[in-house]
Amino acid sequence: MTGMTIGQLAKAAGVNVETIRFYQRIGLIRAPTKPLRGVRRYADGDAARLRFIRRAQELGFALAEIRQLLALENGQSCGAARSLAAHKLGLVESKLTDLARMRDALKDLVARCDVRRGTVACPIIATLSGRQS
Amino acid sequence: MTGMTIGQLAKAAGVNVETIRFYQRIGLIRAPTKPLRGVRRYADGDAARLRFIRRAQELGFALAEIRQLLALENGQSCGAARSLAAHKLGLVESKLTDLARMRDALKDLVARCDVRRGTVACPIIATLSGRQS
DNA sequence: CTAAACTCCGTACTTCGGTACGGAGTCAAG
DNA sequence: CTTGACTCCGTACCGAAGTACGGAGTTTAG
Repeated sequence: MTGMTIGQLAKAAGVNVETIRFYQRIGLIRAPTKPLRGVRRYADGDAARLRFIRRAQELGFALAEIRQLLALENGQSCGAARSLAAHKLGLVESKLTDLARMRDALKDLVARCDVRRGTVACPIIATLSGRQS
Repeated sequence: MTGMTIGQLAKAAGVNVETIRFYQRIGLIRAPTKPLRGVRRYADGDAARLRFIRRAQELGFALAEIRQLLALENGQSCGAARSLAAHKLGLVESKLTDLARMRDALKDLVARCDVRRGTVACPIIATLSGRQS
């Protein structure tokens, strides 16, 4: 048989079988048409898509936003694609700024720990408590 | 009266009053002791803490992880602090890598849109579908 | 050919992160 | 000293993102 079964796909992508079925139900990924007698088969691209979804979730994107990001993958009309991409780009850049600040605070804390014994405090709140959203 | 009421704090931090009460219930933020006759009062630091929580959430941290990050704020024994910080630092750095890739893909898409009319596809999945977690 | 493992599908349940509500107490302006 | 807004607290409810389950069909190893 060509392609993976759903169980193999789940293993390849590091997710639960039920999760794949859930994503199919909400239309986040397509379900390959099932032969009248047999089971669905999946391609490597499907595993890549699932891995993308997991990583994007870890970056704080909700499934609804990930759905939009995935829409950029399939060719779109330039106008719509450009404005969506530009918007997401703004989000991503502000997350990058925040994460970089957090990284610096954590790095600094680790460095101070390496020098001094006893106790340390990390002014980590200060890195991310600015008034803008 | 010195300090804000819960409603003022909510406004200052850009969150719902109910959210503050929820965070208090789960011990994510402390509730100032209530005078037997009167209402609780909050300081500016509480608003900063709440803003930190919101931003950290947007970066994909769960409340349980944020609780740990906040623990670094209050001086801790160096050993515990160092190992927690080092661990979070690893997480943060891998998120930074992924986000930077995503930023590049989105930037590229926007640029291609500006040149070419018609339709475009963005190989965004490729940026984040590597096999490691 | 059969038994174990896997797929399919629907429905129900769970966890996380809140929101909503309602009654009683408190505070502040007129 | 009342009236309207706000606080307090408990309990109930909500949407998002899964997870569990169970019965019927399918596949595959022995």
